[in-house]
Amino acid sequence: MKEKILLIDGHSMLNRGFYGLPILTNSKGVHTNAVLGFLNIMLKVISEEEPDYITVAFDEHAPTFRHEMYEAYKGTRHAMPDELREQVPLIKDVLTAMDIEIISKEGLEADDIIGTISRIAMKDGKEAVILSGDRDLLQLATKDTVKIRLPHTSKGETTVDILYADDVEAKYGVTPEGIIELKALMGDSSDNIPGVPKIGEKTGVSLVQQYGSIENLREHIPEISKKSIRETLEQNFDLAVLSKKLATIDTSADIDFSWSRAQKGDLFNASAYDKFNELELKSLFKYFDESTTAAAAEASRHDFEEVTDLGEIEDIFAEIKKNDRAGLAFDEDGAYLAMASGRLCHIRISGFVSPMYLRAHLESVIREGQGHYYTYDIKKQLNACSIGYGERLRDVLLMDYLLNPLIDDYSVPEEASERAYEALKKGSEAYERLAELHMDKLFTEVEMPLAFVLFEMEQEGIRASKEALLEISAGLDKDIKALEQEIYNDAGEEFNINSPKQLGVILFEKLGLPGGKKTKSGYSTAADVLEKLAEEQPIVRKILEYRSVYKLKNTYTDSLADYIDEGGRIHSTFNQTVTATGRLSSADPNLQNIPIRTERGRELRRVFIPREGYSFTDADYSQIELRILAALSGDQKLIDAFRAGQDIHASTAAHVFHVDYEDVTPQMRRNAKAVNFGIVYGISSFGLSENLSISRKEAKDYIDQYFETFPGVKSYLDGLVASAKKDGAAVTYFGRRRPIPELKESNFMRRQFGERVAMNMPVQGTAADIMKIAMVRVHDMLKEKGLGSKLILQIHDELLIETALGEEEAVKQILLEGMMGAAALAVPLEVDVNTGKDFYEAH
DNA sequence: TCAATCACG
DNA sequence: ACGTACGTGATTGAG
Repeated sequence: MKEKILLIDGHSMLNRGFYGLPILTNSKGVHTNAVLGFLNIMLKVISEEEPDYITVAFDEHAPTFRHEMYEAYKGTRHAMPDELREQVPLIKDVLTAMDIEIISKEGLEADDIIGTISRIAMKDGKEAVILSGDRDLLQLATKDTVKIRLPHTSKGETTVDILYADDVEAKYGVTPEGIIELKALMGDSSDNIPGVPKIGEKTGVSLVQQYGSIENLREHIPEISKKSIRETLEQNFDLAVLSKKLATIDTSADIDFSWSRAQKGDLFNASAYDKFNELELKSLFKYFDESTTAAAAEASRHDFEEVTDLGEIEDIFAEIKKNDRAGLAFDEDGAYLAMASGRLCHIRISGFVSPMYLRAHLESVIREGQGHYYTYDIKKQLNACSIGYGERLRDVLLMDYLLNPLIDDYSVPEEASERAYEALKKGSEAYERLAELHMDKLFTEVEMPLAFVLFEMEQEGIRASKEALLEISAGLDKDIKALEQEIYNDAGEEFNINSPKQLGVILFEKLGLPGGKKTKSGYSTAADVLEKLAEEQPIVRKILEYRSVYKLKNTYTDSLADYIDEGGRIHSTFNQTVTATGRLSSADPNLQNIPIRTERGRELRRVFIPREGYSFTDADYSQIELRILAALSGDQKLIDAFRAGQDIHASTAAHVFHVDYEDVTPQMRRNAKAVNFGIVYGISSFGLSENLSISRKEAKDYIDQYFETFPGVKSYLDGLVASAKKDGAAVTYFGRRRPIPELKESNFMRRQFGERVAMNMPVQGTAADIMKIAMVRVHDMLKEKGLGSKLILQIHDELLIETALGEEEAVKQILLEGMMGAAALAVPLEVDVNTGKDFYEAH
């Protein structure tokens, strides 16, 4: 069998990876989507082709001869997005680590390098496989020694087509040589080849089929029957000649190629592993065999000295307090200390070194130590050893989150020893960066103490009645079964109502309802679509009812019952590093989305009850986001409306629709409310029109009216977009940042999204900041006053406290003071407080 | 694992 | 011409 070389068009594949995958950054904020896309396709082709040699060709950054000709002609130059540009050196590093030959040469394009090597391969009796996303390369295909592999995505799946000369002809209607002629005529915008105006693929192919080369075509122009084609060829033939020069790949370029350097080596070696690890390309680890990964893990493990002597332990704690920084970690077995001095110690829990002993010493370190003590995900470690908050403590996970809240997985080391080591290693640099971005205060005064508050809330949990839940569940189950039968009856057959696909077929095909078509994979059966059909069709109303009851049972009653522990309580997790805006999130179970909007759902709140001897006190901010909008924009009319204590939606309606406040109708108020939401979400006339089921024009009129009424809001929002574009990030009043890479993208829709985010994040994020500040204040006040009442839930603008009987008034005052006093803005923060014997009553 | 749906702010 | 409201998490069906 002949030997085989794989030739890869570097920039083309990087480009493909970049636009094929969503923007992806690792925990350091480095973009890696193009690198990952490149590697995925390359590895797929390598496993299919099993080449003996591999070479990747890159264009040089300096303008090449062929492009110069065209750019001189057109006076333009294609800009590469920064997110892609920064990945060019990365992929080169990765390829080098994988021992893959890279060739580039000034004045040459990757095409020319590939073309030349493919011909060297033919001469030396070897096969060549060319991998590129660029159809230009098709001209290099031969009958059986040079084939082109062209990646191709359809229906979300990437396949890599195989094209020999015959396949090119079958697929494109012209031979590989004809591809050059075709490009000369039709051009290629992605490759900056102009072509002849008015000649597209169809005309081009038929001309090439009929006349072969453009030189031959030139002789026969007068024979062409179609007048417009004849004329454009006559007038623009110089373009065809230029285009042909641009499209022709040089197959005898002067390059430095050697078979021995191109030889494929061990792609998945230790240095490749290190490189993947550095870039956090974890999905590629599967290619490495265990010995490589084990060796890498071993190399990064550090020797922590086991300390057992009590006197020595005391010395170590004295020493760490004098260190200017150290990493701390602890688990059920004990504590790991990584000191800046280089000393690594493990103190195991045993005998006199009890959990209590350890806790006291660790607390003393983070409160009285002279340095700064870095941890990695402190909240999780508190489960093993519940130390209290200390001011000298800095958590690296929380810092990483503030530095880039968009990351999905912050790759916290698994092992405690590694956590201590990594925390020390990364901690001070992360803090410096935080200070540069003016988030040190937000971090130290809000996020750090909040982690301890959240831990306590999680520990505390909320009491729920299993009996009540099961009783509700049984009732719901009865309804589900009944609705199910009625629906089958109406439909004339049994089907899975929960399958949008099957439901779509029943409603829009079998019953022939007017289907608004939506979604990628067929009809939309979303509630807003069905709602419009429900008037006429009883089955639709029943389906909506079925869905809501089904959801209530499966998502709420049944699953919540499973979360109740032996103590009768549910312990949710409050995530502090998940949202892009700075909000918390709640999971396992999510207690931030317990039903309230429908009465039947709301009833479910009765199962959440305080423990014996306690009641619930609930407090929520009134219109906090709109107040923030008023305060930050400085719009006088909006500020005045709040200061006057008016119903803000009604007041907005009065201004926008030019009626007296007293004359605002419910319909007007509803519309104004939707406009207010729209403003906070980053207004678009389309979004508003969808929401209100009105025309785009009407929606636009509302928005125009709004901005005319509140010009301060308009200029504030414009300013937010402008500054986000300048800084690449949106920022809250308290300095929290959200990078918005979408603002720099070329895709219009994504950029538009970026602008909406730029308008929304500072408002939603400032509200989140204020609530976090309030939580720390409320928590501390409860503690200071020595009360037995405990904060147990946060639902974005709402706090729930389990209040000891007799402490109701004190708790109410603490909530009011803690929440209203969390920030002093140009608009007062208003808080509503309620008490009740269950969650339903309290809110 | 992803898309669709729907619960909340 | 593009094809949209901001932020979450859980469940389900289907590949």
